Amino acid sequence: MKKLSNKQPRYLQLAQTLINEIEAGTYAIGSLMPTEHELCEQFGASRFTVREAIKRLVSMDLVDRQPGVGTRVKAKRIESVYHQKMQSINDLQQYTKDAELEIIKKETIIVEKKSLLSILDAKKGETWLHLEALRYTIESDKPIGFIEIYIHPAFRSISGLKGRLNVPVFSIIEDQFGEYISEIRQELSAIEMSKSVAPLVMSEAGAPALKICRQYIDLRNQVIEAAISIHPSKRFSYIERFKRNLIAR
Amino acid sequence: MKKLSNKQPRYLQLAQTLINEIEAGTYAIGSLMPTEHELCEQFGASRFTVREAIKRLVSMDLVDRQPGVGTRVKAKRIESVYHQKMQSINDLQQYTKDAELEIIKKETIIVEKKSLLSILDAKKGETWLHLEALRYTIESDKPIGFIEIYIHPAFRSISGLKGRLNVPVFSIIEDQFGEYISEIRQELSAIEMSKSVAPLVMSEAGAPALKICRQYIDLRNQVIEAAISIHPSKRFSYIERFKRNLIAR
DNA sequence: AAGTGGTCTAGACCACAGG
DNA sequence: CTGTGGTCTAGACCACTTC
Repeated sequence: MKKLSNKQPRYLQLAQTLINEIEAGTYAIGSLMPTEHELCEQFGASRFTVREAIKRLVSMDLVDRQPGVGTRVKAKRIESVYHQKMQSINDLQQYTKDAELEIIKKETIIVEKKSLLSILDAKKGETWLHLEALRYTIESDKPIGFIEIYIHPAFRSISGLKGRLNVPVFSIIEDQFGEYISEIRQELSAIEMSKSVAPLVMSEAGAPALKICRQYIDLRNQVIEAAISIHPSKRFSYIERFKRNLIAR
Repeated sequence: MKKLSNKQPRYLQLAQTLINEIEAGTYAIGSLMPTEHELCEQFGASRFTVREAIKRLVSMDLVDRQPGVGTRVKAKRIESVYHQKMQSINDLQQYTKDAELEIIKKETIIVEKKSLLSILDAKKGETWLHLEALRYTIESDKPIGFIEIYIHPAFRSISGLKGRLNVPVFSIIEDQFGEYISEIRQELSAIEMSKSVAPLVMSEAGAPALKICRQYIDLRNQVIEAAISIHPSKRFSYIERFKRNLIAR
């Protein structure tokens, strides 16, 4: 019973069989697959083997499982799942180890502007902490970016935000308040350097710049920090890698 | 023996214990952790439970496992692992379903320019297929981007690249040649719209634009396709979400 | 009450790394 | 050769959903 086939473990063969069946439409989308017990019987395998196989389907987003209910087919085809992994949070702000954030302004503001309200997911009149900062690296004398940071009212008493920092602001929030960031959203776009920002980063108004707008979101799905950074075109680029999720392992 | 604590399953408690110990330096980086058998004894748990716990450490990149050797500590602190998942490949080129690629030029070229050689990871003199295309969406009458695509000599006989496409070029390569993309690298930066590209996308030279340079890499680590796209500033932005890898489940 | 998936036990055999 | 992690079995109890 062990070596029906070459080298692949039993649960991978079984996973592939189930994938094929789902693709072939044996189990309709939205319907329940056979239960673990049934699969054990059908394939003459133990529950361990069957569960290892189904785990693969789950990680490929082909099925959903629910205790007391069963295994429901979500999708028919294997959607290619690439993923990007960051070795550390600093990868996000790629100017890594040798980069520093210099705070140049710190104040509380009452948010009113519509565009800001939507970024912060806030209601008119909330009082957020607002920082302005410049990002420096060791190599370059000019700053590589100008950054505006907004911090949720609940954390506006945060301390330690002054002078030069070499840790991300949101990790300071995590440390001081025991908050936990569960998600980051970001949007990258090209803009013209504005008149007000240009002199701060020693660039010229109208020159192209990369704008990155980030939202830091906690477990309760609240924006607890947002950052808008503006990078002169030749001083900064954003690099990332995606690896495809292979079925084996 | 079952309910020593509240609700968390035993393997998660055990995982947390091991994480704490690694952080505290109980097991030095590079050294071997106790074997599964030892951990079973230490914690009075079965191998299943111990293995489930260690799986968590592996997925957090804290340890490496090697059959016949053991479990080796890789890192001391929990490097925050965020990851971005794409439901489909089309997420990468976010102009999803309703976007089309119009091929406007197709030719073979001999690569010579240094900048191109490094993007393609090619040697001087190789003959690649070169495409020029425009990206359209339904909503906008103007194109949202101009794209140059380079395809590795091995696949330059590819067919079907003409007119308007609504599938990514690299998936056509995968289909026709049985190749498999395992990794995608991309770099985003802001540039000035050049004189040659501006009229193609109905924009103006000197205006800010988002440049995305992508490399599609196969299992043997070869670049099999590269694409450079240029998007006028207000017509396109690049959005992504990262979720933190939580320990529980 | 019956059945589901989630957790857990106590065994087993295997391929492989190391002395 | 011994010991490791990888795979696999045949059981078990639980919380939960569904009827």
